[in-house]
Order: sequence, then structure tokens, then C-alpha cells
Amino acid sequence: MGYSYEYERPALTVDIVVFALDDDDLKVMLIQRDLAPFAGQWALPGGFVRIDETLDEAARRELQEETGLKDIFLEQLYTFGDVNRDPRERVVTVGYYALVNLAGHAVQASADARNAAWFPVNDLPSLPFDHDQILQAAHDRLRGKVRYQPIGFELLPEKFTLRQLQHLYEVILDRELDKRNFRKKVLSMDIVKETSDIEKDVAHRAARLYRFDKRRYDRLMKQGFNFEI
Amino acid sequence: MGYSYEYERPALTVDIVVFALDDDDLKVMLIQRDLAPFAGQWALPGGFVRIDETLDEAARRELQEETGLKDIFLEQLYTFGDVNRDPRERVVTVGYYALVNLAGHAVQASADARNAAWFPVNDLPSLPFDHDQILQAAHDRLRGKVRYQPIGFELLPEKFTLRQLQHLYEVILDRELDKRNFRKKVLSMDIVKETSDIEKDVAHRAARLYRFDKRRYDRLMKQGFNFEI
DNA sequence: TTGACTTAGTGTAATGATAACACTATACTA
DNA sequence: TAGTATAGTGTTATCATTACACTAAGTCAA
Repeated sequence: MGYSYEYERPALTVDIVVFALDDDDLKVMLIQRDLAPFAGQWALPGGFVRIDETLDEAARRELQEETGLKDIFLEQLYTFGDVNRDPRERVVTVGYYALVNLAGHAVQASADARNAAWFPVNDLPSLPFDHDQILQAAHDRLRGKVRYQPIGFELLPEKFTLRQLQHLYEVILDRELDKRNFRKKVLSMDIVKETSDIEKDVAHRAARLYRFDKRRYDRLMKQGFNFEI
Repeated sequence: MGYSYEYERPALTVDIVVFALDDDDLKVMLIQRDLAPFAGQWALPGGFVRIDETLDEAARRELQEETGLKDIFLEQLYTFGDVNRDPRERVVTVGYYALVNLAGHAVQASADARNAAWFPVNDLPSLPFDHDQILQAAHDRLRGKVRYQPIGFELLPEKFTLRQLQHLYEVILDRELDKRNFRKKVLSMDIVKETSDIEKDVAHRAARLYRFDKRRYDRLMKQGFNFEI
């Protein structure tokens, strides 16, 4: 019964670091493991790659099964292959990272009888396997990438204020930005378009809402840009 | 005999894109396959990951076995997992790229009874599997990375002229650079140190030889730098 | 209804980085 | 020793980045 091979083969999995943004900080989605090892512990969502699906497909499937998230930005990160990263047997995992906007995608906590929750990226529980290493790599990648590709926008709702956009960059880059310079730069890139709406339910002057210029956004997404701000 | 698993498992391999530089252009090392499928065709060096070695170890081992190259710059690139990328069975491969200087590392053609040779990156034979895709990804990565990390230096001999360094950047970025601006920028970064030697056996005024400032080089390698030239 | 509060929204000047550009110096070769 | 090939060197104009502070508009509470 089962499948036999002449040489021993590592198991192959995917693990996904899902980032989201709220009013305070950058969040990461973790799920509570229901199986040994580390049952009950919070860990990155992920699972085995099936024989008839690509790596990207495996990552999307696991994400949907474990968190209900679908149709989100997802990109391969790095492959982790230390010999003893899993205590049971040799497991190689392909790491992914994903970006979602909290407004658009309700976190359907446990499609899979698993608990899913958001944790602040700077205040995480201890993670099993080498998940802290994977998370670190994803965070580094996000920080690096945001400087030359407009991916950060994936973390915002369809319409947003320039303040929210600035906050996004401040949280990811972990430093304060000058309001005027930020606006000047963003607007000069022609990447956002003014809408006729303004924000609602705020206890102060309401800000104008913007949306992405999809055309220009896609072009910049391919070419890259320079967002040294 | 062999090893059995409950679920079918993909085979796991590594493939390495080795870049080098000569007087004309950027080269890639290919080996002639001795096994089916595609026996006799030129392909990227690579092979199966053993159960007791990390991915990096597998890449280094295969590189040494197939090309004799060792102790060179090597970095993981991307993992390729299309379902039908290998006609025999499901094989997932972790792509690597490596940089060598031709002077320091003789290409010991066939430690493994295989033929190894350098090909210009812009004039390659047709490659089996998805090796052209892997190569493309490696080339893109090299072009991108050279702008913010001083990795290009790995392609040069210990002592080199500023002309050689400029040539390296011109070949990788595929455009001409201004000599004065290039020198000004490189020297202002303090990344190279003048030696007391000059180049030999040239039919014109000999240029001064430089070497890397290892300290500064290592620091920049971690921090990154901005080489928009 | 008014005053206090909170965030939105806006421009300019100084500084630093990049880009464009051409000639003299030195060594070898025939 | 004349020719040729590359080495080596500064300045100026343009553009991008940074630093910086006030008025406008709306909400809230007294």
C-alpha cells in the first residue's frame, strides 16, 4: 500500500505568511494547529503539496481551506530545507507571503475546524518549526519590495485616504514620513486617482478618498518604480 | 526494497545557473546530459537532493560533482513546481544561481564524465525542461540585485581595473555607462582600494589595479546600497 | 453658537545626487 | 618617433530629496 521510491524523498509542503493592516499595525494570520507535533500551538497556515497541483495552487488551496481567504495577492518567498526543521521527518517547505485588505476579506475563522486569528507582527506567540524564520524572511521581503513595487496597495481597501496610504508605508518601513513630501511623491507618480467621495464617520474634517489607477498600477507593477521616500 | 509513503511525493532537485564574465560578455555554464531524458543535450547542472543534506548543500555538491567548481558565491533563487516540467514524473526543483570569476576557478570540465562548457547568455542552445525559465529568472535576479548589493564583484578576479568593473556592470545591465561618472561613484563608495600594481601585457597605457575593501564590502553586502548608475 | 479640538490640505527654499560632456597623459607598437 | 589605444581627470546643469509651518474644514461639547 502507498507509494514506493528507490531513494528516500523529503515531504514537500507550503507555508504562507499572510499580512494585513489595521489602524494600529501590521498583522499576521496564524492558525491553531490541530495535529501533532505542536498541537494547539499557533503556526503559519500551510500543508502538503499534492502530486497534481503546482506550488502556487497548493498555497492558495491551503489558504482557503484553513483561513477562507481567496483571490488575494500571493507570491513565492523562499524554500526552507534544513534537515531537522521538522522533528518527525525530513520536510522541505516552500514559503509564500500574501497580502490582504482586512475590509474586503472577512476572516472566516475556521473553515477547517481550525482557529485562525490576526497577531501584530511585533508581538507574536512563539512559533513551531522554523516558522519564525519564515516570518522574518517574509517581513524583510515586504519591507524591501515596497520600495520598488507598489505592492503595498494590496493591503488597503478599494477606496482609501492618503493618510491611510502613508500609514501603510510608515508601518511597513517602521519610520515616520513627512506628510507633504509623501503626498507630493505619491500624486506625482499618478498611481492614485481622486474619487468624489470623502471618508465617513470621523470626528474631524473628512479626508478625500482615492483609488488606484489600475492601468498605471499594472504598468508600474511590471517595471518597478523607485519609492525611496 | 525502497521507501514507501502513504501519499505520492514529488522528487526534489536543485538546478544551478552559474554566471561568469569574460572579456566579451556574460557566460553561463551548461553541462551535457548523460542520462535520459534529453541525453546529449546541454542543460543546467543539478540533481537530486539527498535526504540528509540541506538545499544549499545539495546545490554545492552537485556543482562540484558536475563542474568542479567550489567555494563560490551561491544563492537560492526560486522554486519551480509546474506539474509537468519533467516528462518522467513530478519533479520540483529549487533553482540557485552562482557567480564565479573565470581567472580563479578553472572549469574542470568533467569530474563526472560530463562535458561542461561556458555559453554566452545571449546565445544559448535550446534547453530541456523549464531550464530556459530558470535561466531567465536568474538573469533577472542578477540584473536587479546588482543595483543594491555589490555582488557583481564576485565575478571579478582579486585584482582588477576599474575598466573591468565598469564592463561588468555594462554587461549585466546591458547598457553603456559614462566612464567618469562610474569612477566617481565607485570611488566615493569606498568599496575598492587602490593597489600598487598595474595591469600587464596590454598594448596601451596600463591601468591601475584595485581590490575590494573586504570590511566595507561586507558591511554594504548586509545593508545593501544604492547603485543606480 | 461658539470655542476647542482634530486632522486635511498646501508651497518653497536648501541641499544633495545624477547626468552630460572632452581633453591630456601614458604606454606600447611599428 | 609618430601613431594609436586606453587611462585618467572636473565642472556645470538638472533633477530629486529633504526640511519645515500654517490655514481650512469638520466634529464635539459646553
